[in-house]
Amino acid sequence: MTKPTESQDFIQPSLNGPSAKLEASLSLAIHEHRLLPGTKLGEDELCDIYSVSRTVVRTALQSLSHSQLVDLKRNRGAFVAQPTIREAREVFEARSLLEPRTAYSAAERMTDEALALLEAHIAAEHEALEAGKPGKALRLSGQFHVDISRIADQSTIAGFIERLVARSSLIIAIYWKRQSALCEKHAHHALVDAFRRRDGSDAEALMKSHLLDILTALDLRDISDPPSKLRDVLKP
Amino acid sequence: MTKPTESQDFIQPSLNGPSAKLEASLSLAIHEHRLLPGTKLGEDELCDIYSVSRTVVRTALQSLSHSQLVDLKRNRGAFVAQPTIREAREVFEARSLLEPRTAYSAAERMTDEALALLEAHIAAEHEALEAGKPGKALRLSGQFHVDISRIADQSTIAGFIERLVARSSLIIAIYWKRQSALCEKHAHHALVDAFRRRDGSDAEALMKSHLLDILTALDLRDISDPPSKLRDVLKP
DNA sequence: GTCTCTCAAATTGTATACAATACTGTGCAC
DNA sequence: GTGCACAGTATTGTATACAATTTGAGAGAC
Repeated sequence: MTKPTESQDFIQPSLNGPSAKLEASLSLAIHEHRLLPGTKLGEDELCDIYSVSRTVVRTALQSLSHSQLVDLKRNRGAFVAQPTIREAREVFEARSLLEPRTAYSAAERMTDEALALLEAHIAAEHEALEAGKPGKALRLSGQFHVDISRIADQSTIAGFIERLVARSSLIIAIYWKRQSALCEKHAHHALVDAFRRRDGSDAEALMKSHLLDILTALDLRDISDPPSKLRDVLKP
Repeated sequence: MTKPTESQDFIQPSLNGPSAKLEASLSLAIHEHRLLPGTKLGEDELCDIYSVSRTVVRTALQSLSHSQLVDLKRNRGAFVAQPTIREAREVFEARSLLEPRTAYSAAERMTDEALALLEAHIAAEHEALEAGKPGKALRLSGQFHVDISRIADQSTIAGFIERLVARSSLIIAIYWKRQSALCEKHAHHALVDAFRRRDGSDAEALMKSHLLDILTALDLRDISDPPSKLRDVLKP
């Protein structure tokens, strides 16, 4: 079984080397909402900040583009991605298709070690919150989901979930409407409890409702059409 | 609704430009089994063949690596990917999780136009077979699945399916054990029939059994463990 | 004949230079 | 005052040069 560890890179870097390091650093910043959607990532600026050549920057940006964290616009540059409302809905639909099943599998495959790691994970999340690091807490919150998918030991689906969680981070940055911390904290505890009991059905149901809960915290109302003409609006 | 057309690139190229062209060309060759798993893709050789600089080649190879069609091995080069037996199982498991649901959605969203395109697609597939182009038929066979996912109009999941179909092409190149053409030909007809009737449940069930049929045509037997020691085997 | 070591060539990783495109500010016309 | 055109600069796309790593062949030792 693949052991989830916090030291594991959040998004699998392309390969070792300076570009992988840069990619990991940018990925982390995006996940922690230090880099917000729409932010322009200029090549020369990144070269300056990280003291690497443009070659390295471009490789990292391309890789981030494939992770869908960054949009590359030809001849215009790279920008932290901005998922639309439609995409937000799709992402959570895909998550609700994949993750409950994955939670079920994880419960069936659960070991004491994996359980301890999930628990340590939740503790780290709370710690980050108390230390006034909401960005880190947010990232860890998403990582919890990725860890579950890795425990389920189906790497293809885990890869998809990883991608969906990454995309979710961007969606949350744009559309989150709650004041409180991201994932309702009892939800992760309840999941771990189901895992402790190796109760797949319970885990599946909990994951489903947990995802629904996240979805309801997003403001995905259709933006109403702008008025056709100012005259129409402003006319007495 | 996104209209599936055969002229659409099989794998979404990174962006326009020479690297995107090269990527599409290599992707096509891989899908048509003209480039087989394990094949080394040397940078200079590709530069020669396609008359582009190494920059373009490297960009295309990186993108193909993200599509999981190519493995980049640091300091060693790029190789057409070779999925393991385990990965093969995972890919089809993921497909059986996603595609039946997608077929259901496609049936519900079916239009006469989309239906005509699917029918044209099957015709092109048969045509390729009769013209003695099994590689093209194979590619079109996989593309049929991608087209269905696009009709379902959930682009996030369609993206995943596209990736799974790409990976399947490699798996089939390695593990296919049937003599005949790839997808049993009646299966696609039956699916189109269900779509014509807008019968989601039937489409879902047919897709499920179709995928199971493909899976059974793959030789995914565990390779038996090699003997621990030659002495153990050879001792009289 | 086989194995090991060395060296040169091949290949990949990366930096830098040049080419192409987009952006912004200024000046001019209305 | 506003809008448009142009020029200069910034930025991205791509080619090429240089650096680092790998591979394979040949020679020598056993």
